[in-house]
Amino acid sequence: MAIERANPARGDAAADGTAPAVSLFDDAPVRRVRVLLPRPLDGAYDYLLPPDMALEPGALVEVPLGRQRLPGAAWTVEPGDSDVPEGKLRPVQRRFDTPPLPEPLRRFVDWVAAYYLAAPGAVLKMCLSVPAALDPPAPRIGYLRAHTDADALGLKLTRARRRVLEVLADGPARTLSELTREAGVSDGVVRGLADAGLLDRVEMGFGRRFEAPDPETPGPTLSEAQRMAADQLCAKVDGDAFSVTLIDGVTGSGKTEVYFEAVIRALAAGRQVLVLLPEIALSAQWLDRFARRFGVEPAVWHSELSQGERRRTWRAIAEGEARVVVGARSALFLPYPELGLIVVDEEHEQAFKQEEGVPYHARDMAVVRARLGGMPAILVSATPSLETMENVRAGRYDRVQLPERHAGALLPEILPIDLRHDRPKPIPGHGTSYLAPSLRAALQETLDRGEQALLFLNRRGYAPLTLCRTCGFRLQCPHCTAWLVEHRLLHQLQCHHCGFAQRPPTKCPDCGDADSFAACGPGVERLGEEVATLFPDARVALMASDTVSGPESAQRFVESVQNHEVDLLIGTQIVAKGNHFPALTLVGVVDADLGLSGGDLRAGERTYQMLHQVAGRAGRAERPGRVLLQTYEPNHEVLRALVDGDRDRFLEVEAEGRKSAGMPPFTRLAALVLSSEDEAAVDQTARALALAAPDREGVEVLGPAPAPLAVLRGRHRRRLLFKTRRDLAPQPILRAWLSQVQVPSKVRLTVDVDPYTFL
DNA sequence: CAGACGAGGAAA
DNA sequence: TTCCTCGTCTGT
Repeated sequence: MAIERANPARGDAAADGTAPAVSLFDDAPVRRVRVLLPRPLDGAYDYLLPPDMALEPGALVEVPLGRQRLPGAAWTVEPGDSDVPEGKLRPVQRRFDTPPLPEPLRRFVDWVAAYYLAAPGAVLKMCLSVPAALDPPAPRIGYLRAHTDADALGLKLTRARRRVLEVLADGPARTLSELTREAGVSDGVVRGLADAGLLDRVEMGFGRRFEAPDPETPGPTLSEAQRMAADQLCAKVDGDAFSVTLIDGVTGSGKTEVYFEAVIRALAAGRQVLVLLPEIALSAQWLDRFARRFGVEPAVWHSELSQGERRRTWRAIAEGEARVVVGARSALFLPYPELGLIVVDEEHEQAFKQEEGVPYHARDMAVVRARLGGMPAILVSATPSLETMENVRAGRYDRVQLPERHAGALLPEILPIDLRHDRPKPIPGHGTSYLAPSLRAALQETLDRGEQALLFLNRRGYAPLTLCRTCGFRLQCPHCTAWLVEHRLLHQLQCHHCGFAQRPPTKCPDCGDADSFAACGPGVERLGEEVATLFPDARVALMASDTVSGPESAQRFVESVQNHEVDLLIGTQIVAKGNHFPALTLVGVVDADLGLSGGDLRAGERTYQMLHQVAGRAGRAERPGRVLLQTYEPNHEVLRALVDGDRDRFLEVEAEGRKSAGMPPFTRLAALVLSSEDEAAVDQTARALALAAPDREGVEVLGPAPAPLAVLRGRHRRRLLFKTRRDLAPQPILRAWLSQVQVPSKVRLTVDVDPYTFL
């Protein structure tokens, strides 16, 4: 068959690029199609379009690559000039029946790739994350009672078989899993019955549909401020053009209700809506709220979906059946055919920054996606990022403000505890304490009144550092530049960067002394120990990412606090996210300075946002809350701003600092990280890069320097920081620079445009 | 000298 | 990314 000849990899005559003797299509000109593949290749690849196949841009097809078959998207149907010799081309295998990728999504893929210096195929991979969804789902098989009975077939029925028949005696067909669950039998029993002819197999359609919310659903009564904000957003939706609006309102001011109105408006106009949330905020509480407002559940998209759920959801979105999608950052790359509104809730959250693969910022890319699709974007936060505030100030984004806490709830009172004067005193028979006397007293009062308290410490485990008292040796990760963190409950030492874990040694690996280890500093577990000594009667719960696994257990945790089965909650930042604890009236922040030190550009901003959010846990019902911040630096801008409740002054000071330091959002950054197991090779490549660094007005290159985590997972890391003026596009400069340096294959170079983490 | 293993490169 | 080839190493 002629098509075989098209495969040069098999070593036929066309392989060397000399003209093939015959054209594959004798009397038709060869039709080429460019197909973008979900692989980090340089660009789209050319394929032959079979004469009987028609493709429009974005059509999803299956093509051969090497010996694999891959899905891909037709990127340009009529390529101008391509220098790939005709003999090299292989034909498109088939076209999927899925709708083509919408044009704005295709432009988005190219845009994201260009902005982050990534291969377009690597970005396409995020769109085609569920290849299985391209084929229609297999119809589900259901089981029905057949019109024969056991006697007629001369069969004897076991108890299990009889139970199955009883379950099916009335009502609809059941799937295998429903039937085995209801009858309490194994699947073998059901299959046996069907094979014996007592059950009929029938096709059951495609499972649960995604119901469209009814735009007429009556909403809650909004306050005047909420009404005005909602009207402004609805006007943007009606305008059907690109815009960005920040909803700026304190915790509890009803921001969600306000953007729900815009969601309704977009739905009524026949558009799809995407709501992006930081993964951790995709909680049962948010979904409940949505369900209460709209009467149906939204389509959800996050990393914990099962393969089947992803497949169903991807397809429902592509076919326009799912009207509202709420998802984590990756939901931005789904193929919405009729997208008309994007909401980014908690826009300041760092969780929107993707660090692996193509490192992108979902909030920024949401704005780009909205622009390419000509639709409004809504950013939502109580503590907007400096970037967003700068865009508001410059007039690029609009802002609506919701100053009041809804329904008269009071803002908590925030007070510093100056640890230099109000020192924690060792507890007799226990040892070191991390709670100042005034915080202890406040806890005691709160517990005495039968109310709940939260102790916040953003440090997992028992102690962040373990050292030998005899020789001073510190236990370090063998693969990273990081201390091992003791997790006493798990009887482990863990590296929080690579996941390395070991049993705590009994002797010092350096000096050999036995039982010489001392735990330094507090983690939540250690705090739990102290609290158990101080308040033996209190019911204490520890909430950290290693004591809660997955959304259900988080939900159980939240419920046990809400049902007042817990008096004192100790938690890391996992407690801060969107949970509502009505009886919680005291929040103690054990180390408000944590995170302020270190050279991170956004340390102050992040600490402010996190502490603000933790503070928002207190006194959300009718009881006023109190927040106590333990600190050695009560005069630090961040803490003063929290105590005074003066967010805007904080933002001003922070912006001023960034401006004078020449840092974003007033300049643009890109971080280049080189890593390799071979330290000499990284150093050499890093030097070569530095030597070729662009030398021009408005551009600055810092480094190379060992990255703050100089060794991670056994790889040595060097970092260069690239900085340009705001009005220069960094990408062409970066591309020109990088093209001059040969990076050996054992050295990996990652480019992070607009980096957030400086590790 | 077969099989294992890692580096480097091509895939249309 | 994946998978193939090729060179080098290892053990028989």
